[in-house]
Amino acid sequence: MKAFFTDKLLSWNQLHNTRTMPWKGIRDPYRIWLSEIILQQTRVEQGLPYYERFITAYPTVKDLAAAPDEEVFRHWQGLGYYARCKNMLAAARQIVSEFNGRFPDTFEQIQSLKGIGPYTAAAIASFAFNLPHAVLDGNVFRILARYFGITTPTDSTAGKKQFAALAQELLAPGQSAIYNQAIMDFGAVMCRPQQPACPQCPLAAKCVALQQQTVAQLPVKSKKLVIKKRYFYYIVLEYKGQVFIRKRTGNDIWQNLHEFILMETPAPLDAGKLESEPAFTSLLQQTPYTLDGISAAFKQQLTHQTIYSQFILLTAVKQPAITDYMAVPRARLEQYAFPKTITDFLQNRSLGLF
DNA sequence: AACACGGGGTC
DNA sequence: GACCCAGTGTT
Repeated sequence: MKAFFTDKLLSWNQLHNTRTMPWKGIRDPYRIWLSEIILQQTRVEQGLPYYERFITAYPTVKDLAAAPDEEVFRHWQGLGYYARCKNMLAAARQIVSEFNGRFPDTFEQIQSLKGIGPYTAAAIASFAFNLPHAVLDGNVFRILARYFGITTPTDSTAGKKQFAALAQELLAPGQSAIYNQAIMDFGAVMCRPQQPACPQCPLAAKCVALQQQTVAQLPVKSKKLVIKKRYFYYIVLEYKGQVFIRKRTGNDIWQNLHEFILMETPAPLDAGKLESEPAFTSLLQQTPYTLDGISAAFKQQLTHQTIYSQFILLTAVKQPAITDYMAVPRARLEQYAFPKTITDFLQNRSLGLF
């Protein structure tokens, strides 16, 4: 599984990666360092002009170390996270004073510089010196969380440790620079936060999240209340004046309340295409029906979840073979408890809205 | 372990 | 409006 991952990633990089950036492939630790500081929590497109400006103004680390603070901050203006600028300047002067103007070439020494943490140290160590340190940035967290189906929060201590160890295991021996560059490019181009290119992904065959349909839910971050979105499609199936419902049980919301035939999907569905969904057809197998209508979308906000519901009105042509649900006369529905979403729906329907 | 730190792009 | 971006330093 791990060899597959690394092999596919490297071959994708070789065959399909067309991403170019001024600092890519170079060995000059000063330029690599500068690019990495600028790119912390910053998009490449946003940082690019700043990188060009800094390289032009300060071609070497000695130039930067000798520059007046105000001038350097002026160059940084508009980029944000200004502590980066302050630390960068301090590091430049550290390099001059402690390392005689020569960029340090061990991981520990690199990380001892101000503004350089584990990520930036690994990036410089690998790109400039091909040292075997795997980078762990937002891209790597996302790719590994999805590919291995890891739900450990990436912003927890345990998560950082777990992902760091895994990233290190996956690092291609002797190819640290190329591998680290490849995995970050892959995250930016293929395994994007939104709308990842799963159909074209060379890792798709073994991607746990893709198989489990949890790609959009990964990676998990613990900070802030994560409000999960869920998409319910309720099939209001009627036959001879009776409606199929069941009582909700189990470890989930709305325990002991009733509901119609539920089809939950991991993502919103085009209700018009519902009849071609495998889950829908398998649910209604051998139940001839007529489609009477589809309701508008209902939204309900719970503490930790947002529930989006839509109701599909069907009339069975013959006795349906639906298990786990009971047939209740429409007039008796008022004897059962339903979640607000469903009572809203029933209210609307009684008003003739559907 | 939790929080502050910026501006911009995307959906 | 929420999320995220080639994270790090401070409390």
